[in-house]
Amino acid sequence: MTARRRSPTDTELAILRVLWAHGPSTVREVAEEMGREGAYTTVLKLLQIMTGKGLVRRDESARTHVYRAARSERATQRQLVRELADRAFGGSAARLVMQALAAKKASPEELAAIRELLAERQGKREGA
Amino acid sequence: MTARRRSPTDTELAILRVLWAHGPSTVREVAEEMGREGAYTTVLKLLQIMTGKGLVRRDESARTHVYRAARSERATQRQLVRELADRAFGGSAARLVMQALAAKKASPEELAAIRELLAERQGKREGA
DNA sequence: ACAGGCATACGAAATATTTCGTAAGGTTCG
DNA sequence: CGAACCTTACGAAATATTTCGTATGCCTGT
Repeated sequence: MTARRRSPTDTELAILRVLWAHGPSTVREVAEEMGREGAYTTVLKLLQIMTGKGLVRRDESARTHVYRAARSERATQRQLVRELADRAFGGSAARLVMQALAAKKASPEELAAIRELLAERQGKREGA
Repeated sequence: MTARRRSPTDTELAILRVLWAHGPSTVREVAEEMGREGAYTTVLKLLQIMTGKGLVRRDESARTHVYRAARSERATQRQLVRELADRAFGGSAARLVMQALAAKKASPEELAAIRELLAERQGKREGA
């Protein structure tokens, strides 16, 4: 039995966000970007742990190591959504979507984009 | 300064799901429903902690206490969605929605319901 | 009354996550 | 070279979460 894949924790996700936004980065860059320059070794330790968990990859060819996210932002987002759907919406992404639409305002442009996406999906099914 | 409101943990959410589905319940009922009858005192302890956190309310009028969720399923779902949007989607519920639609299949009926909801929302804004 | 069953309370271990201090060693520059 | 500075590594404390054992007492049936 393989260990169940756990999603990144809050702090890990905060680090991944920096790596996704900035591309491969050193410990110092990540710490600065997070506004935690005083906690340098904390960020270092977290990156080491994340390397062990396979959440990030490390380039050790230079003395100052460079880290990058192991999985894409999109793939991670999908995993998080799936997990939330399972944990709190009986596995139904559709119900999650409806709560999401209720929970936060979206701009008309965003709503239009969503409707378009839906039209495509629904069209595919009906047309098949 | 008030402590930041933390969302329920995994286990707490599992208990809340039982309470939402079954209504006010005793420890034994919750434990049975979760298939953890052998872990009776674990469930009890969790419910006690959750009472302390304000996640559940306890009716102590009978010897066997009865617990119920303090917040509605819907309100909790909204909070979880908002949190996920903030943690992983730059605060954008719309982007979360799009990933959700990509992450799990929805039935044509569900898709139709979502489109209807969207039409309402968009209509409201445009019509105002 | 008393035995057995069942309930709550709660301390403490087990586990997971986050933070920090310190050690060890490389690099740069005067 | 040697001082100042930078890096990684890593142990261990601090915190949070989950699990379990045990103490204590109420209630029921005989």
